[in-house]
Amino acid sequence: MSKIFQKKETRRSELIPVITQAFVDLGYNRATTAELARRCELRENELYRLWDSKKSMFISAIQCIYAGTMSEWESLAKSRGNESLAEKIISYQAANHGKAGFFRIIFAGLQEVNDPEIKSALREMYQQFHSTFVSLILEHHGESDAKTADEAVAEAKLVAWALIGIGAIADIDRSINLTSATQRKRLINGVGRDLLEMLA
Amino acid sequence: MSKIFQKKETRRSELIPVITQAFVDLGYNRATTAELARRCELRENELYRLWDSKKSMFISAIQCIYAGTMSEWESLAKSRGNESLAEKIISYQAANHGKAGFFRIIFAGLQEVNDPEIKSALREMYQQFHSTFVSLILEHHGESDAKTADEAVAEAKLVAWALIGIGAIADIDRSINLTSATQRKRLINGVGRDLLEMLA
DNA sequence: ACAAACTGTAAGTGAGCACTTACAGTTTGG
DNA sequence: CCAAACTGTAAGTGCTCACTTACAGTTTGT
Repeated sequence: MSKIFQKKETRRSELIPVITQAFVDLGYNRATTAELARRCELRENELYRLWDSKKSMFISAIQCIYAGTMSEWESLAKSRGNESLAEKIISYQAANHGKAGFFRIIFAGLQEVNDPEIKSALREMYQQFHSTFVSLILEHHGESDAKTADEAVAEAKLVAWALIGIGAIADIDRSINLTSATQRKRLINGVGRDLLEMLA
Repeated sequence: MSKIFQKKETRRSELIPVITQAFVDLGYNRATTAELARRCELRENELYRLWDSKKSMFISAIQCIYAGTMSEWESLAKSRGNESLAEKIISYQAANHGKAGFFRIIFAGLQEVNDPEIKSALREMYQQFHSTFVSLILEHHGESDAKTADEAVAEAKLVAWALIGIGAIADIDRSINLTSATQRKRLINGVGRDLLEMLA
């Protein structure tokens, strides 16, 4: 009994990355259940034996994106180099912009469906992501600073949102080929680093 | 004959704001033709006598958003105050974030439909918007500067994208109630102004 | 070995959607 | 004053989508 259940979980965890990529590529509506099944190389009803609705597949995808990004950052933290982790992440994002599809899935979740469950899943992910970023920014600046801790935190919060905004626009840029890959890289690296230093 | 055609144009221009608002509120798919007709207080086939497809309604909406934003900015330019226009716009956006729905329609156009015509309409709008912003930033800094004109333009372009990114994240923030209106205001006003000064 | 649980394949179902047709009533130009 | 063009109302069409059912073949625990 428990073995069967485990097997189900195993299958789910094998398929989640495929499903996530489909949502990232296509958004919510265009990622039809038929297309998801095709990419997973099985039939629609087999998907429905693992998830009870498309919505729950999407929520799994949101969690997958979050977990994936976090584990990438953790391995960056272990990598050597005398930069702070925040700097490493900015460089990494500049080099791999949009790979994770972080923002595209947000847009999909926000605009295409108007579901309270999905909104709160997104909100939770975004807030965790943001607060991680805030810690990274504070860490980057070290303990000793002219201003009080409270002020520093408040400023870091704004900077964190701004950095997320840069990521968002870089993603938009990429998906409509607005500028070029090099310019996008300069945007993230240049403005991103300036923002990081900007605790005026 | 020409009078009839004019009348049709008049009706279109009366309805476009309504349709635009529907796309801003709901995105592309959730703004069904039935819903558009309902908001316009007429029947679906009457809409189809004015536009030949939902897609062309959407493209009209994109142009409506662009034109509306531009005319708002023009009236800001005429308003008094010793700030630069760029500063006025930032203050204005901070006060009325998301009203125009600039970003939401972008997301809708990008994710929900994958149509070359829509993508190029969006690209065009975005590029015009961006280049207007670049001029504003350069204007804000005045002619005399330590660096060459080319360098200044290159930096201004990055800053313009960054400002657009801030707007995007403020819009996301608002639509999932991530933080608060005051914090959003501080984000745009605070980081926006810092970015404006940031031609390192 | 055998029943219970799982997996694969195929075919549907009902709802919602963009878009159309038919037709009666109204306006308009000559 | 009448024909041509326009407006309003209602009903439909064909398609796609999320989700389901039916059923035959395969594992699995005991």
